[in-house]
Amino acid sequence: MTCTKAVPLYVQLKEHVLQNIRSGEWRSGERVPSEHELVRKFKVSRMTANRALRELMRSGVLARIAGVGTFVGDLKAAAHPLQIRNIAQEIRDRGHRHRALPVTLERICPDATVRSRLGVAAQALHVFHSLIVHFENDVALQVEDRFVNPLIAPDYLAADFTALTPYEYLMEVAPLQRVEHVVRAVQPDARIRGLLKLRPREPALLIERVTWSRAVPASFALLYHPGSRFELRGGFEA
Amino acid sequence: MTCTKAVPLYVQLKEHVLQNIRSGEWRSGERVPSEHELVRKFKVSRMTANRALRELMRSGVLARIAGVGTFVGDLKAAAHPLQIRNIAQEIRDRGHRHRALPVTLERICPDATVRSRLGVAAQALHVFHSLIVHFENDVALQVEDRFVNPLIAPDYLAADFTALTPYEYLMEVAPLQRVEHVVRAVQPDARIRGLLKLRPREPALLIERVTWSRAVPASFALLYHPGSRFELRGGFEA
DNA sequence: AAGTGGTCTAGACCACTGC
DNA sequence: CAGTGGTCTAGACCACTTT
Repeated sequence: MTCTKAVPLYVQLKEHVLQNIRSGEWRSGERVPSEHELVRKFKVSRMTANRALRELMRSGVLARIAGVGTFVGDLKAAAHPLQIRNIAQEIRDRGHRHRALPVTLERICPDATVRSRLGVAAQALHVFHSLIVHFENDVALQVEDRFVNPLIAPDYLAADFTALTPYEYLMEVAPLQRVEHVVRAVQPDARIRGLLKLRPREPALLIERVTWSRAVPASFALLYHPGSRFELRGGFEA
Repeated sequence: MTCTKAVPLYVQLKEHVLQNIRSGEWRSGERVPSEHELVRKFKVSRMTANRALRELMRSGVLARIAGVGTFVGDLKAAAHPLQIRNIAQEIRDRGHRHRALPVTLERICPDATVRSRLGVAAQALHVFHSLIVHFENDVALQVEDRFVNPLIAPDYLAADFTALTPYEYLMEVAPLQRVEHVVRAVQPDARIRGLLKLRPREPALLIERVTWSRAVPASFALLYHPGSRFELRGGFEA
């Protein structure tokens, strides 16, 4: 029994295939059920089965050959190349000291950009806004400019962000269901440059991240990192 | 022979939309015809129109809002780090023209950095080196500075990289088994800046990528992208 | 001949937005 | 309310590969 989700059938089919691949049941190069087999087994129309397999092919999970069949692709979809990280945990994992400096914690009227990212309608009067600098051994490593949907975290302004990162706080009050991020190289404005103590021409790595909870955007964050002291790592195994 | 392939209807619809965007007829943010309008105009079924618009949305060309309409998206170049797709395919999926300009193709003695990334011992006398500029509609989008293990691709220097990207070439000669990448924001040197036509203070997004084949590092690539025209997108669902 | 994927149709119901 | 996109069905024809 699912909680009033109404998950589309083709998504359920994709999940079924992914589960069998993740569990190791279907290995790389092996054949997966044909469209007709999925139709019989799950009582769906062929168009629905076709869409599920076609989208998994476009994602690189499956390979299809007309007249032959559908096969598990070379790269197992196990790893996320850009992982969701908690900056504080990241720093502590390196054996270093993390410190958070809250600069701003307020309720604001969102501009058009924030509204569109959070998917809040124009009648939404306010969202929460926090700006926090994260230090690794007293060297600034991240400026976290975050906007939070008050429907998801109504008590956000009362939290103590010297003890808990916004990420940790949000993970407690709302289950994380979906993440989208965009990574760019930018020259930030003077304020961010000052907080990060950037050298004159030093660029910043900007991660824009939207997290979703219960099918609703919960938070929109702009994460600025000094180009000379920060990198994102990722990888895949076949 | 010029393949007299029957172009699928949904591909024709995608081309029609892309043509109108390319020509400037439909600008960023403007509304495009609804599915029903396409059905009437082109005498196709709604599923066919739906597929065309849906795939263009997945490529980032269009943005759709249920109950409102379909709109031309931001034309910023985006890559999906989840799939290791090559730059040429990314560009073609956006309906744009890809062109590769090989600048350098040579055999070199690797320096310490390249040796360590490729895991070749000091006695390795040489590796292959290529430097290629990739253009999207004649605008430079990537400088690909690549070092290749000659044990994996002994005929690398003989390939025609105006017709095939190094990625595509390597995928043919060696099965991809593992990928590692590091993403950074940098101020590249004058040579790279010139090739990418970067503005004075514009930073670059650098992806360092090592690919492995048969438990051996096959290739080490430095991929430079203009900060103002390129972004990495990613995400996952729980 | 049987099975596969690639494409396409002509309907349908739903939730949502704007008027 | 009419319009939009999101999903789904139960058929269909085709080109192709394998047996």
